[in-house]
Amino acid sequence: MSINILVVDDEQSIADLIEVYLRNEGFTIYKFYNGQDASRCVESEQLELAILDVMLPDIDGFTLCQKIREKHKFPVIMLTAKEEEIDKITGLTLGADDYITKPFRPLELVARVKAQLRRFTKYNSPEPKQEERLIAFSGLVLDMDTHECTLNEKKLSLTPTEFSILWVLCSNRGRVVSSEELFQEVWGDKYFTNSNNTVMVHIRHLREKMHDSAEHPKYIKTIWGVGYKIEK
Amino acid sequence: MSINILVVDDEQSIADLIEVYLRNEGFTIYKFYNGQDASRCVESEQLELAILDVMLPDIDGFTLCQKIREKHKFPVIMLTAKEEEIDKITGLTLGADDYITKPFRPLELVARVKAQLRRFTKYNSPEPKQEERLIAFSGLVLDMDTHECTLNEKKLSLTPTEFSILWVLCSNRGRVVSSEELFQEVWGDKYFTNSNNTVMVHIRHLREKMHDSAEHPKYIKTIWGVGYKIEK
DNA sequence: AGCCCATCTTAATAAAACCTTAAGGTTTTA
DNA sequence: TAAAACCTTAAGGTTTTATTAAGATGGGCT
Repeated sequence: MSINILVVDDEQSIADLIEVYLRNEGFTIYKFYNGQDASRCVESEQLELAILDVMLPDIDGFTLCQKIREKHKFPVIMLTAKEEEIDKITGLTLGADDYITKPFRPLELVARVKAQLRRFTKYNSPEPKQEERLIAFSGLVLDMDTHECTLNEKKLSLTPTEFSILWVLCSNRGRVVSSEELFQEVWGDKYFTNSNNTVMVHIRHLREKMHDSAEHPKYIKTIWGVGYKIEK
Repeated sequence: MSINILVVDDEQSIADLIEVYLRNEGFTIYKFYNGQDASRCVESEQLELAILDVMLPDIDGFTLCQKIREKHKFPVIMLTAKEEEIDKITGLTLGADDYITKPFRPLELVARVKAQLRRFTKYNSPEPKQEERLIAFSGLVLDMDTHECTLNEKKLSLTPTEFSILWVLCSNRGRVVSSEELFQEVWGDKYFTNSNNTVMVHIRHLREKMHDSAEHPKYIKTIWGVGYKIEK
């Protein structure tokens, strides 16, 4: 399924901003302007991460954070205005995993969210690798650990090969990847007999599952004579 | 190999303070009390990071920041007084990487500087500079990675051969390239059969896509008896 | 083991996109 | 004015990619 993130901030503009940016990365957002509603959401939904403002009209962020910690292990990121610096230590020791002061760059927030998700999923898998294990951008989410893929919050069931190909394309998003390169990356084979046809067939299947087409590609584009490409 | 940091603040005491602390960490500091001098420094020196005050007597920090972003990727940290908070978002979206309000604790500044440098070098270290993969000059942009070509912000869709020819012409811009040379570079063939006609046809197509003409060439000029040339 | 199922590969064919050729026209040079 | 160099055009050939379906593989299950 998709990756669910809770966002709580009484400043609507900020909550909305966060929502836009994270949704753009393909995450599913549960957004609330107060602690009560958020608290209810924590119990009803299966969450992967929470972003909490410290200052809330009803319940404050710390309390909410503690409440989450009683039952869940997913990462919590706290938001705070600069002036509240004093409380930093308190917040962190109360179980928050990261801490962002306002104002923040949206992209930095996105980066931190991904970092936490990475860290969290890594926690549950014994693989001690440093490389990226989660790719999320423009509605696409690829999770190396669970081998799951989500497109616009809808799960795609991909075969291993399909997943690998999409992974390679996505981790090189914005640049053309040739069939040869794809073949090497996915099959690890240098001596590929003339049958990069295989790659093509898998691309075809991928496009099908993504409701994409070769003529009017929304995701996987063909660059004639060069290779395939996914836009940033 | 020292790490060069630009510091700009019209309040001399602050600039000096920053200098002391950062120098103490082993950084090399380029310190200025106005935007003009700083601007000049950006062009002449190889910088790793910049700390800019928002309020400067001549050029303001945001403008300077933008100017840096046009040509450089190193991190920029903005300094501002509390009262100027309103502009925060503006400043952040204009490309700054971090934001510190005055008054600040020097050690926090040092920490942030290090954080930015870490982030920056981390992003840049895995990909060491290779050969040119992007050519951009006078309205023309050729990107080898995306295989895209843009002319005056309008995308041209070129075939592989056309792209190659234009690439060769552009990477030799300012100098005449003969058909033979073009043929060798693009086709990699030494024994090119009697007619460079093929090259000519491709040039023709290129000119067409560039809305160029042989009679009044804006881009690809014919140097009679020698070859083709693109102006710098 | 033997069968089923999902997946992968191969192969054959179709459809694009692209490249080359050649023929005739135009401009430049001597 | 003729020869040489260049330009234009379009048809036919080639290469690359897409599609499809059938055969191969291999793991899981009875």
